[in-house]
Amino acid sequence: MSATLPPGFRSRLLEGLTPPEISTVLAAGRQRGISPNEVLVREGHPVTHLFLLVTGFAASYKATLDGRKLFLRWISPGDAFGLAALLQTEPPPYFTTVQAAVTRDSVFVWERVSAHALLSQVPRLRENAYALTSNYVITLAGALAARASQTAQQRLARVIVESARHIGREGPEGIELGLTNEQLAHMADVSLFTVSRQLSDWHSERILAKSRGKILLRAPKRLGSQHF
Amino acid sequence: MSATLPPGFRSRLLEGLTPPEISTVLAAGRQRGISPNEVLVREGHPVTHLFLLVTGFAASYKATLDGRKLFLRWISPGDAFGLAALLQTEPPPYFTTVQAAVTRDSVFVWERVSAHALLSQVPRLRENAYALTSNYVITLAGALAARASQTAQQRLARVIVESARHIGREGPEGIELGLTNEQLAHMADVSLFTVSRQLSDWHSERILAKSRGKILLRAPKRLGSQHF
DNA sequence: CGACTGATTGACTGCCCTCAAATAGGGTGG
DNA sequence: CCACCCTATTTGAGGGCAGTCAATCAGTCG
Repeated sequence: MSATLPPGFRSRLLEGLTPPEISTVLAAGRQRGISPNEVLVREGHPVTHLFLLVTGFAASYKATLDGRKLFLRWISPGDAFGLAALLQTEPPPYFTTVQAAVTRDSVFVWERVSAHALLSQVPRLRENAYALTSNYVITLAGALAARASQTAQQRLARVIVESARHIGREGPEGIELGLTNEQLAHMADVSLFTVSRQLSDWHSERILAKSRGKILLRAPKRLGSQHF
Repeated sequence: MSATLPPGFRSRLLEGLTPPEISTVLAAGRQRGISPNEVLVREGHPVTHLFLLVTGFAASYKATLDGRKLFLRWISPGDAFGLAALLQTEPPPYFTTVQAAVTRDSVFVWERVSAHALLSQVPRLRENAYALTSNYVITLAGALAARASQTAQQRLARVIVESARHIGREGPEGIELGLTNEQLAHMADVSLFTVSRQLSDWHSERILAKSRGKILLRAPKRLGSQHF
């Protein structure tokens, strides 16, 4: 009765592993559900687990010096986090907080020691983790550059497009997003009022429609062209 | 006639390696000088080499969407860059540009294949590279958070303090920094005029003294307390 | 039909950028 | 030693983006 993953499940962490290797990896961890809004890892706490999101969505945040929370990225099924658990020596603490979205998610979890023990049995795992981390560096550097040159409006556009990719549901009229203005404000690091005003503008340009806590993206293309 | 490193040389990339291991690693690469202002790696170009700065200083930049260059970090002796060369699969291109400072520097260089071949002979190297990359992620995330909450003044203060740590020379009156306003402006991502005005303020508060292309940091402590 | 939370709108403010113009070092050649 | 030039720096005026504050409106749920 080994743990299994959903059919069609793809993860860059497990990429290139043979079926027996995957079994070994899965056997070393356990799968568990997540309650809505559960905080999976908390910034500053010691790294105790490696996670792999199986279903649902989660968001990664970091606290700013002045106490706000800064959205870093969406975590989708197949994404791993807490990769520092794979480090040999005592790793630095988690540097972000990861919180599940409202949906009912599930994750695969490994204890730090178990995870680390896997590396010698499944060498490819280390390679994948390294590649993922490298990629993350690139993403963050890009975000930094973007932030340095983008206006509030452009950041907001980017956040909406990104979110559509990750948590959007295809609908008859366009892509539906279940996000409040406040959430968007946090994600784009923009004030609540700027979000409202900007969405109004886009609304009147027929790029999107909005209702309480929901956004219907009609013309993602036209939004995408805004962040340059 | 094996290559050697300066006495007292410390590098987080080579940390924990036995002397024979270090010899192996050094034998696989070669040391070379750098002409002032030489560009060592260029953003967007394919990753062909792994570098380890031996002496001197270099700076890492990234291009922003609107064509400016965004300072990311100082590279000091012992720091490695181009770590993506250690990845097994075809790595993504360099994501920053690294340019030497005006001083006459030297670096150790490994071809990508040679570097990668070292990993199986010296396993600790992979661990170190992973740790360094993880650390870089943390630094970048911190920079992102800092950027989201800091004023131009605070960013400038931070840049000066950081630079003092890396490229400052101890003098009788304080720490000397060979940086022009323009360089500071780039590094803090602030306008030239803001730099000038802010430095004037700090000058009159006796925190620092400035002359053409040079800054004398009298009270680093008081500057450091600015970035909160 | 309240009550509460989310969204809107307008007025005002402030940080920091842009632009223009003046000033000051510091080196060079005569 | 001095005149000159080139570059670094300074200073002021003006403006714009986006944030804060206050008050109102709208949607949903009990």
